[in-house]
Amino acid sequence: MKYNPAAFEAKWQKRWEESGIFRVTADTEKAKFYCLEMLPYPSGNIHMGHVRNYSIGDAVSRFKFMKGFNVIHPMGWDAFGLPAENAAKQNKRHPDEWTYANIDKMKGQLKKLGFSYDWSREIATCSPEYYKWEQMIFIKLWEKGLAYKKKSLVNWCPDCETVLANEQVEDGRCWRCSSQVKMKELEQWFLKITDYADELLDFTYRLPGWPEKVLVMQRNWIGKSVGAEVVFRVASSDEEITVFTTRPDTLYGATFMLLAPEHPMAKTLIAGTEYEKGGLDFINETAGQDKADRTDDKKKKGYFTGRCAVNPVTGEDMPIYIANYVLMDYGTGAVMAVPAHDERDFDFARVYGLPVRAVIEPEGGKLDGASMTEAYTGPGKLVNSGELNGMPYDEAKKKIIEILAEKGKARATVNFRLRDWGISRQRYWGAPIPFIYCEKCGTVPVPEKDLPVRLPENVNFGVQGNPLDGAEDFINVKCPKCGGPARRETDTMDTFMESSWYFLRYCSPRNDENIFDKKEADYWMPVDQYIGGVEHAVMHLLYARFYVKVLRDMGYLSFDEPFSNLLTQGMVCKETVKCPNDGWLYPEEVKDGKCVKCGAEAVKGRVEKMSKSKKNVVDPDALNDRYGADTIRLFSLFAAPPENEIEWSQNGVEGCHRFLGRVYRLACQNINYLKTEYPEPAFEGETAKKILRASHAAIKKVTADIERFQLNTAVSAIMEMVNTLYSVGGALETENDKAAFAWSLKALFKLIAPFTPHLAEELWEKAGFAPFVSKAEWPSFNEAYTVSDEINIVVQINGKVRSELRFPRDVSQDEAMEAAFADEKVKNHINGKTVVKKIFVPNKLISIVVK
RNA sequence: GCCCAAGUGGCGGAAUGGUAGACGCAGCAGACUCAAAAUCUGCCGCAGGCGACUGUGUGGGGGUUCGAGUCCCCCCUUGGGCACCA
Repeated sequence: MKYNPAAFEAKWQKRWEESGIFRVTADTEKAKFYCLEMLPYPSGNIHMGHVRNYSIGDAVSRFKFMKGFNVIHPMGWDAFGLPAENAAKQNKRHPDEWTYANIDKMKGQLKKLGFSYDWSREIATCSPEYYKWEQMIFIKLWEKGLAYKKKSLVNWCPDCETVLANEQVEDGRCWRCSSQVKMKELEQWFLKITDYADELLDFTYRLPGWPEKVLVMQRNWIGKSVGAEVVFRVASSDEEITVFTTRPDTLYGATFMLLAPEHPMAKTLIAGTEYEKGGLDFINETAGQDKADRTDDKKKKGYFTGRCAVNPVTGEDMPIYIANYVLMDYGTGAVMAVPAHDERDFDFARVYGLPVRAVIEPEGGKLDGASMTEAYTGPGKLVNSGELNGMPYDEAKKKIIEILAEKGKARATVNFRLRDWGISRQRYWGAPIPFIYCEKCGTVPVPEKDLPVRLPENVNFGVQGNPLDGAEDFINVKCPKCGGPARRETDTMDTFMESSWYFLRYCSPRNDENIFDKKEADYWMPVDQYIGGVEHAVMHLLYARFYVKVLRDMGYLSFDEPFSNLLTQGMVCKETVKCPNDGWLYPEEVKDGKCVKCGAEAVKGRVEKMSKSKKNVVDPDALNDRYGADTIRLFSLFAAPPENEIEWSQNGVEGCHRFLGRVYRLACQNINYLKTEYPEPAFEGETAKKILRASHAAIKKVTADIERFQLNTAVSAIMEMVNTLYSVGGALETENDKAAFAWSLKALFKLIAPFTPHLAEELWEKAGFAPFVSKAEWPSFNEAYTVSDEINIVVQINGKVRSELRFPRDVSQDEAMEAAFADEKVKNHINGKTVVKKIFVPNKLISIVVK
């Protein structure tokens, strides 16, 4: 009777697969539920983060399935990307071969965990049948003007030899390899995500099923600022400079102007003057720096151009400076500086001795530009502002735009921090961008009948940069328009392109007529529950939302947002150990607290996300061999709420294993009760009542807890139920007791099915029930059984618990009060004092206030 | 600097404004055993007391309330995000 999962887990995995119970088809008669976990990159091995992610998804999916939903639960592979190409360069293995071998291996690992995927819907994003549709959509985007090419300064990673999106630059370093990112000018393909900035932002207020922190991150990323563009004339010239400002109300306080070093006017203004040489030096020094260096330097630096702009309301001259902290890619690259009311401008003014004039005064305060020690950025009324004096600042914002707009010198406008999405990658292992360059016809899309543009197989990977650049057979083509000689685009697409729509492809993964079947997508989409790591809060989730909106506007889809509910699961962490000489250590490299290599004292590091480089990983496969799939799954659900970090605990895993052994023994010891036909148990007799109360309460709590993703407390509710069944197990006297026990055991098998499905199936079979428990109906509970006949009422005196009394349920206020005041302990605490107030909470407590 | 979370036993964590610490881990004791492992049962915030019990306790300080881990204000700490964004 020993719990030995190795004896049956594989059996159930095979039976689920052979019976095809998790294969689904659209059925408009049935309510659907789309449960999706973020698709993995086929690195070669699953890690504990995957296990946790998919265990959460599987519990939800199996629960909904038992609840009667038509559940779609697909899995696939985000198969393009850099590691495959690096493997090709290092090990002379083709990326294709490397990738599919990894997929094979990882698929085997996932299957050994018993997840309820519909494998018939599996996709790999690197297959031509998949990326064909991406290419088709890309051409449509180009036709609609949403995909375009431009020469631009791009973030360039010298090690990966590729362009990075802003989102892929972390602290000025490549998100993949951590090399210092440089700026480089290149012709690149972009998607106009900025056209959708407003809508993407608006909908962050219409996604109640998303965690607030993710929505906030997206809002920050989009970064909408409402303000105005104001045109300034350059003194003694016809030139004009337009600035963007969010504070047009402070225009009277604008005492100088700043230009980004890259601003075209910067060079124009100094051309042929004594400021030219110094100015050019300054521009080269600053503009050449990559963003990281420039933003590292907190010191504001500027260079006077020798020229002035004219303040359109005061008519005063404003010296124009080139400033390092002004960025060309935000706003217009030119700033009207209001030192009195902007911290950065204030610092700059103090360094260069420029005038500070306060134009907004807070209520009850007076500001003096000459003596201010910091900028005032709060609300207030206008001063030193001519006709606008005394006006509240928010009103003045509109008024000043109106006044200048009449003269054509200003307009209200909005600016976004969000940039267009650069999708060109100088890489082999990605979806080819389906365009051809012809000298006569220019940029020509590949005709739809010629799609997909397949990656050529025979290329030389032993080169620096993009292997496709050397693939002459691939590059040299005839122009589809004129038939003349032409060259193929060799850039491939950012891999975020594939993950922006894979959830749509799952709806009809083998469709060869179109990107997906609209009917199928209309039935299955949107995703009801999306689960994945919070590290995708901005990039992936924003791109996918954008993509869906674009497809909607092309008529492919009839909804706005892809993911109704989002759960961001926490990381799986473990303690690290470091040696002062040899760096991170594996646990087996430490003996008696010392490093086995050099004998130095090993230092316990912080608890950090499991990673190979920090040598604190735990291999799911090894755990599976030792404890079985159910134990790993249970631990990753029970150790903490899904959003929290899990700190790895070997003892915790063993505790879970022990619990499953307990369930196994409980079932085996009492299996005969299940093989007997009992009538429906009656809620009578002390033992039967105790059993039924425990099981119905557990059903109630587990059901509610899964719905609200409190999987850890759902598991503990099952543990409580098991504890109760153990406590009465030996004392079943009446037939009704036995009936109640049998009923409860059967319910228990169902309750554990979403969490530990193998064990549930095994016990279900042992009891002689028809397969599968996975398909069985989720148990329901009787509310009346979940409450007890007798209750404790707590007596508080002046807010402190002083006594506890036992009553029949629903005891009346009068009766309870009488008993309370007769209670010895209560009497002692009231003793001689006056009762001021009495409060009665039915079935809970009595609160007495005395003086 | 700005924005968002979160601070509860030795640990992971529970608690619709109503008995703080469910469940698990670790620990302690007992049963079974020649013995050990496994298993089962019990105890387990801190301080004082043989004890019934008393005091105290959810980062700190105020407040609302008969009653606050939970609501409000201020502060501290930690984690996450953004950062010369005009």
